[in-house]
Amino acid sequence: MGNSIKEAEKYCKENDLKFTPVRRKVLEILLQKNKALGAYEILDLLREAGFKNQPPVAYRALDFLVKNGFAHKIEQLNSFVGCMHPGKDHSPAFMICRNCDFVSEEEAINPSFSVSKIASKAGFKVEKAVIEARGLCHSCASSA
Amino acid sequence: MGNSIKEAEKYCKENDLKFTPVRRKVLEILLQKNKALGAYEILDLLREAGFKNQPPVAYRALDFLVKNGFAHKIEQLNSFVGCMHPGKDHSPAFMICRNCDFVSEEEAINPSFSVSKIASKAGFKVEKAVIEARGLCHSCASSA
DNA sequence: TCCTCCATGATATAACATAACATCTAGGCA
DNA sequence: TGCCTAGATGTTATGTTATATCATGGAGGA
Ligand SMILES: [Zn+2]
Ligand SMILES: [Zn+2]
Ligand SMILES: [Zn+2]
Ligand SMILES: [Zn+2]
Repeated sequence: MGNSIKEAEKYCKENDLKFTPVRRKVLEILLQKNKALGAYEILDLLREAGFKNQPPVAYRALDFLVKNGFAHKIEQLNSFVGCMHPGKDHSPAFMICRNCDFVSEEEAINPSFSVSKIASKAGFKVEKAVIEARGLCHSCASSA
Repeated sequence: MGNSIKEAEKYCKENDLKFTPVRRKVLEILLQKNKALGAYEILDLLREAGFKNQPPVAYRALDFLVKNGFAHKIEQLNSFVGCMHPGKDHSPAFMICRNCDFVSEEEAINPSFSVSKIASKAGFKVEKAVIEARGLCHSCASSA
């Protein structure tokens, strides 16, 4: 967790990317909350931390984090999570609990073998795959 | 295509659902355009066809169509497509071309295959899976 | 020094979606 | 027939998510 920040810092240094205060803060927020957050929720937390709070502040930082693999967008929720496997070139699959809103990031083993298999039939060249499952997490399923 | 309308009609009759003019028209629009359309684009087309054009008109019809499996929402695009495999209880996977915006719906063979395999490791009970690939369609990949 | 690149500040607005309440209409049933 | 009910539609307003645009600032190279 504190580790992911370190990883991001290292990666940025090695790749000439600027890990600026606001970008760092947004990543810290995402990792610390450990759940999906909307851009405007993040914005509120930035304000509390003394940063400016116009929408572009959050969206720019999020763009940076997503683009460089430090965070992901959850399309079904229009919200964002910190990456749980930073540094790796990976192909995530998300499990979103409809009861407690917890989001877990799993590795879509074999760069989405499922998806490319379907795609190849259609002659489609996949560049990125969004895989998001909705349902019940282990804990909520047990107590149901 | 005209077939999908017939299928919807039949399904609604059998299940006591009202396939009203506006619902039918929205489905016709989606099937005819054969690409992902935003709710407000649909709204414009409804207006042209003489329907009311406040946002709820489109969203209500889309809710109905999605809920009953006649259409799908493409989360990455905040837009909607007519279903290509109506009537079947199916688990779709979408291929979205970043060049020409064409969206094709494929069958995610073996619903439990890809996603639930990942999910089971995490103790997650999948109820619905969103699978959307971005990349290049056959035609755009060829001419690149 | 001064130039360039990119990040940030700031304002405005676009795009997507729903809440809430009124009205209408078809179908069940006294 | 006349009432009642449920669901569909009409209508107004507003909430939520995201981007365009132009101005300003600051680090680093020529
Ligand atoms: Zn990740
Ligand atoms: Zn849960
Ligand atoms: Zn379908
Ligand atoms: Zn294409």
